[in-house]
Amino acid sequence: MAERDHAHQHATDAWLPHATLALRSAGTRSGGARSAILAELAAQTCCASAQEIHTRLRDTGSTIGIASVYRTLELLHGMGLVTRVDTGDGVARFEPTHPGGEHHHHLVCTRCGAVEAFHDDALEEAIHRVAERVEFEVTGHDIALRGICSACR
Amino acid sequence: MAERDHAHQHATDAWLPHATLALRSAGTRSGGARSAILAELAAQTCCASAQEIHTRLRDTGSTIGIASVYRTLELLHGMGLVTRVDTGDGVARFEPTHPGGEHHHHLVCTRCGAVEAFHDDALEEAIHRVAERVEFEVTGHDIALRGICSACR
DNA sequence: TTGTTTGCAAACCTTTTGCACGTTA
DNA sequence: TAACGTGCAAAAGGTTTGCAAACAA
Repeated sequence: MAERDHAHQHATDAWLPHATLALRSAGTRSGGARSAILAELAAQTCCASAQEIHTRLRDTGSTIGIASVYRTLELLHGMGLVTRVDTGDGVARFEPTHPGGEHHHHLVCTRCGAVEAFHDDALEEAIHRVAERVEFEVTGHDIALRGICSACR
Repeated sequence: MAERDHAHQHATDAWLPHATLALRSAGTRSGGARSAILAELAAQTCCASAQEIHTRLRDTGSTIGIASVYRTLELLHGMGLVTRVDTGDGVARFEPTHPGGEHHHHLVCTRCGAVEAFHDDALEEAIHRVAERVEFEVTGHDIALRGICSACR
């Protein structure tokens, strides 16, 4: 599911400038830590935890603090620029929210914790119908399928 | 009482004896704390956190420890007797897994944190189709719709 | 009796916050 | 220069674990 259609690839590439512009419009300043975190997020294919992002940045020689990672993720989440994903292990993971509205959901391996992405139009349609009939004003949704990944079987 | 309501009520009522039997079959012993937690879970209409269950039990005069709540939930979760629900606030919530396979999903208010349940057959069908086409051996799924509840609007 | 369960307290881990310093516009 | 951003360290939750006493079978 890594290589999808061209449109998806394009949207992936578009996230970094999109997020950068949104932050600038919101009147925030661009420091070194935040830029590095944004770049790291843009490079992800799926979700990552704050600790994972921090470790990856440290491994490349950065002296970035973990607090900056959390603060940046909180800022981005508040602006809807990243999506929070709960895989059931008590750790929050985040991934870029693509501007076109296209998104994916997750397959979580209950044995090894691996996370894989999938997309399904029929599922989105079903969700859309539910959203229309409930009392809530629905703004988003999260779906996780749990099971055993092919490597663990 | 309508037939449909009766059937649903029956499944709800069936959880406590079902879980009790499953635990006995697994060779566990039944202490006072665990029984109380089971009863509390059986009485829930939707999901509750360990802390909420603990507080409720303490409020009725019990001297139960929070560790027993966590240990019981872990045990039940490992046996598939409770389902873990992540509402996005970093707190794990649990609810009884009904033996018949019937289950619901959640509407989470992003403003006040309220959680409401819903069920949708078309959605289940869409999930089922996805489960058949992916590489994972899917054993379960979680769906959360986020939005603003009627009280917050 | 014998191994399980329990309550307490301490430990753990993720996440948040206070603060002084550095940096951006 | 005036805010804002950042790193560090401490604090704040939620959750897990060590342990000795209580308990079920």
